[in-house]
Amino acid sequence: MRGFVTDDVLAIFGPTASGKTAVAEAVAERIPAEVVSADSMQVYRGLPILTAQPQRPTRLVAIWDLGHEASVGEYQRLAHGAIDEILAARRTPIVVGGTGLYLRAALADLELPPAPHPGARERWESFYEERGAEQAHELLAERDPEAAAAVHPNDRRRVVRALELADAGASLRPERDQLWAAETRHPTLVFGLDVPKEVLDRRIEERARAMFARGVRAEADRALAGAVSETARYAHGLADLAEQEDDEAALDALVRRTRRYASYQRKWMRRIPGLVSLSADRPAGEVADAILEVARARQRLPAGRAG
RNA sequence: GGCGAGGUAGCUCAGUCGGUAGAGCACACGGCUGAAAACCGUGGUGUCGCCGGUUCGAUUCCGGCCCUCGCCA
Repeated sequence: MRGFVTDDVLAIFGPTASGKTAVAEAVAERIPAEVVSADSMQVYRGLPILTAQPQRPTRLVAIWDLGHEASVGEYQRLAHGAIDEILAARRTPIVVGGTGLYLRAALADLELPPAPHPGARERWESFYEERGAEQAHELLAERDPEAAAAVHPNDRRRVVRALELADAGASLRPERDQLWAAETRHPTLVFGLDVPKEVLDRRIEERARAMFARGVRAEADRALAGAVSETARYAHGLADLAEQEDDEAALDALVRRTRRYASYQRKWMRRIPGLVSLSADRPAGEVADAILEVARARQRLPAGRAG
C-alpha cells in the first residue's frame, strides 16, 4: 500500500541506556507508527524517573498502580490487543523493550499456562518451606516428570509454580515451546541495539546521576508511602533508596544493579530468534534510518515469511 | 621523626603451626513459559607489597626497604 513503508511489526530490543526509546521515537517520526512498550517496570505509574519512562505517549506505559501485581500473562493480552489495534489502523507497531520475556510475549503467542488458583501459591510455598526443596521436587517429579526435569530443586519459585499447575491439571512445560521459536503472531522484524560495553557503562552512570538531579529520591519516597506490590518492589534502586540515606551510596548501588541488568539483557539479545543487530553508538536518527532501510528491503521481497 | 596496626582476587576481608590460597559482594557463562529490573545453576579470575636470608620448599619464619591508616611529637 502506498504510503506505508512496511506491513511488518517492528521490534527494538537492547540493554538499558542503549537508546531504545530515542530510536523508536525517531522511527515513529518517519513513518505512521505507534510505540508499544515491552518493559516490566515502565508499566507502573509513580516511578517515571526511576524506570526511565518515555516522554512521548507510549502504549503500555504507566498503566498500573504500584500496588498491582504484574504478570506476563496479563501483559501479553494487553500487548496483543494494542498491536492488533495499531495494525488495524494501518499503522506500524514498534514494540520497544528491555524485558526479554515481555518482548517475546508481545510478539509470539506463548500460550501461557493459567494463573494460580487463589491460595494455591501460599499453600505450595509453605509446603516447600516445611518439607524442603528435595521433597517438593520429588513430589513434582511424581506429578509432572517433565516439569521436574526442567526445574532445579533450589529454584523455589519454579518448583512452587510447577506444583500449582500440576495441581490444577496444567503443566509448566508447554506442548509447544514458543519462547525461543522464530514464530510470531505477525510478520516481525526484531532489531537489537548494540553499544560497546564501556560506552554503555558510562551512559548508565550518567543516567543514574541525572535521575538524582531530577528528584528520584522524592519520587521513591512518595512511592514507598503507598502500596507497593511484590513485583513493583524490585524496580532497580527502589530498595537502595529506602535503605541508603546517602545519595552517593544509593547511586552506587543503582549503577551496579543497572549494569548487571544490562549484561542480562545482552544475553537475551543473543537468544532472541531472528534478531538483526545494529550498532547504536551513533545518533538515534541514523539508527532509525538503518532500521527503515532493512524494513523497506524486506517489504520488496515476496510475501513469504521467514525472517 | 617515634610507637602501633596493616599491605592476600575488581572491592571488603579470612587463612596457611612452612608444601604456591578461600568467603561474601562484583564479574563471566548457562537456564528460564501468568513474579522476568524476578528466580535458579556453574565458574576463582591471584607476582599473597618489593628485595634478600634460612630451607628440599617461603604468601607463611628472619632482616631490610616501600606504601597506607591511627596515636604521639
